Amino acid sequence: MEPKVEEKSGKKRTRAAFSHAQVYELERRFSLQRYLSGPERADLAAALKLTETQIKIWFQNRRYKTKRKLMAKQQASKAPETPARQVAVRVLVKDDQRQYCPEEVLCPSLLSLYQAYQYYPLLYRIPSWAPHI
Amino acid sequence: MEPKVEEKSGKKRTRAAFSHAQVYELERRFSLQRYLSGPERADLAAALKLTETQIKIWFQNRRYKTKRKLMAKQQASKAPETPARQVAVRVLVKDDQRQYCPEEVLCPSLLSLYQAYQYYPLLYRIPSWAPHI
DNA sequence: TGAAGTGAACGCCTCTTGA
DNA sequence: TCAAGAGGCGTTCACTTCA
Repeated sequence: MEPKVEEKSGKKRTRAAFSHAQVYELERRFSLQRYLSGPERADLAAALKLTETQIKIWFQNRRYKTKRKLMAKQQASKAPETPARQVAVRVLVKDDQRQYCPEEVLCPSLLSLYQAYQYYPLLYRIPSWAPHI
Repeated sequence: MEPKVEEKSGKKRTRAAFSHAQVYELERRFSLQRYLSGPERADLAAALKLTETQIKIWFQNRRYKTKRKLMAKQQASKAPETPARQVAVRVLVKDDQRQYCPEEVLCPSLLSLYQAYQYYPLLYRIPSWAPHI
């Protein structure tokens, strides 16, 4: 990506529907990897005649979509015995605070941790870890 | 804000130091209000000859800086009983494929994830973790 | 001169919107 | 419907300081 210094005055909002072929390729890539590195993104952008930003946003939206779907599913299956997760998170918070997450001192909730680390997909996996607190 | 559709080829990241006057005004405004509305931001941008994005980012960074300072202070006054440790990425990775991230099955190795994405500092901590597996 | 500090830029996540 | 807007969070890296 580049430094975006210029902002145009055109307050237009254009929704550029992607072509079938573009979406197909995007989906194919997404099925292989949920995240793209810079170079990968650049290549894909060139190949699909889209901007890197568009690629980035597409993957971002795609991840979010997947996640929401997943959450909805969980919600539906409603296992009411889910307490383990908070526990696991606590550990992360505790161990971590002096390094990366002192913020948690202020808001030691699962939600806040999730938000603070939202962009570490690895954390999504915490839930099934718990026993070792 | 505007759609940033154009991406140039210049892969440089430029840091545009703001002038004293600009920073002074930014700080003055910040002391009055930590957040700017859209119109306020637009006005300020025009007045300071900066882009709205620059204003937005400046305020964002300024808020975060304040917050970090606060957290550091809190941290300092805290009993240093917790030897911050690199957290259980291994376990996290290993366990959860079934609950939240079924698609992770397709994205198997830790290494590939690391290579694909250098933005997850948590991965750096893997080595020093070990105790509870 | 190189380690520490600074801060704009960047990417990610979340939620929302409008063509 | 879904790409894009917008704001928050945390990290990166170009650049400056200073011992």
